Amino acid sequence: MSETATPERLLQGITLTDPNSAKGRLLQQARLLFRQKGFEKTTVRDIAAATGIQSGSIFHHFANKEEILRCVMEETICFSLAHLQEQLKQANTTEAELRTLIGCELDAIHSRHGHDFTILGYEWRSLNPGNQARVLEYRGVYEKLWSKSLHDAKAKGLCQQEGFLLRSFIRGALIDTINWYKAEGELNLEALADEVYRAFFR
Amino acid sequence: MSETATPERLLQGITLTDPNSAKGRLLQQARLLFRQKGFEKTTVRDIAAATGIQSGSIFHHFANKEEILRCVMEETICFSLAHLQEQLKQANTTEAELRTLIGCELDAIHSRHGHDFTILGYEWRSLNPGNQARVLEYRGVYEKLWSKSLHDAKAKGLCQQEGFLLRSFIRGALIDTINWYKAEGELNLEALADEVYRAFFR
DNA sequence: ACGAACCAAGCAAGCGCTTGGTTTTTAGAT
DNA sequence: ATCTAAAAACCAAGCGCTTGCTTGGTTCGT
Repeated sequence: MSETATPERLLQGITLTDPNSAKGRLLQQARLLFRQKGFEKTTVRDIAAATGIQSGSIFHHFANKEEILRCVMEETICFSLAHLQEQLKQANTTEAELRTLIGCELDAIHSRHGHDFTILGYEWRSLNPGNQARVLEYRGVYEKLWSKSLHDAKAKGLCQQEGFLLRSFIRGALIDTINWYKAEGELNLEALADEVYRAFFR
Repeated sequence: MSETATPERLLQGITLTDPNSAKGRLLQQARLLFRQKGFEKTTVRDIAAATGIQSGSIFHHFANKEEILRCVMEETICFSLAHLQEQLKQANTTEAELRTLIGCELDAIHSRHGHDFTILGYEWRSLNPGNQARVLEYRGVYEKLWSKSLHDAKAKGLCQQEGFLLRSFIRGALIDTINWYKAEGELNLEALADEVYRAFFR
């Protein structure tokens, strides 16, 4: 992961860490634990036990605990970005693009495809500045897709505000759904995406 | 605090822990540290050093570290709630009420009056269920003020969605400002509140 | 046979919290 | 006002435990 996935390469469709490899399994378990308990409260012993190896063996694959978090974050963005780009191909109006952007972000936040955007927000503080910068690189590519569509939306009169501000509001509204939205209720994720669209556009 | 501030008493104007007392100073320093580094990464030794006492002496005032967090959270809600109720007295239209709700919440999030709403979101996981329930009681009073105004707003046609959903979106948009809004920029907090209002109403 | 993957054991540091004793503050009786 | 004794506040030291991570040696795949 750390060596293979740059923003540029990602755009060419390079895949993530093999989930059958030891490293891939570690990352998967780490991701689940980070979401459940948070990075700080998850110990390397927790991750090792969930994967079925000794805690010390982790450091054959990762230099330190923080690197695990960074890899989880990078995989999360890369996966979500690739998925979003795929979905956007089928959207041929600005309205459809916006709806796709919202829907995909909700999918990512609620880990519909395994990965979980929430970690990106919650555990940011646990990354040192160098690692923050690395992850930000990936986020930049992702955010460009939003700003393009939001620019079009304003030109079309679908919203009043400029892109950055509106994007910030929408991101907050979406991320925070993790704190209240329950999949068991009458509102499914698609309907929620519709409601978000309705709150911010037209 | 733990004994004196119930939601009911709060509504009668009971004040917070004396900031000149040892307990009050501890809570103040704890609050600052929790915001800077997060609850998990803040040690009781950090709090003690910032207050100017020995780490062991903390436990004369609090049963354990988690109780410090609970008190900080309760004080934050109580203070913000009292301030909001004060400001709402001067709002005599639904529009003004909404603008006041938004403005006060932004003040709370960006700790304009010392307290900091963000802790309530970020550190929720560090509270055991019992303490979560206690803090939720306070939050319930606060949220009622929102739901009343949002109900009126829908009746007036200022928004399309029902209260709970819209409140959730707005809360997310507001909370997330902590991750991008910088006071040094050209946009001050009042202007930001105006923009939030514009994004969600009319 | 050679490197990658892993184990068993444990180290050094830091953690929340306890303990036994000392100082400071408070309050009632004179 | 002054004395006195209880209560509150605090300190110095450190216990027991967990943490991230290291080390030296073993197993496994090719």
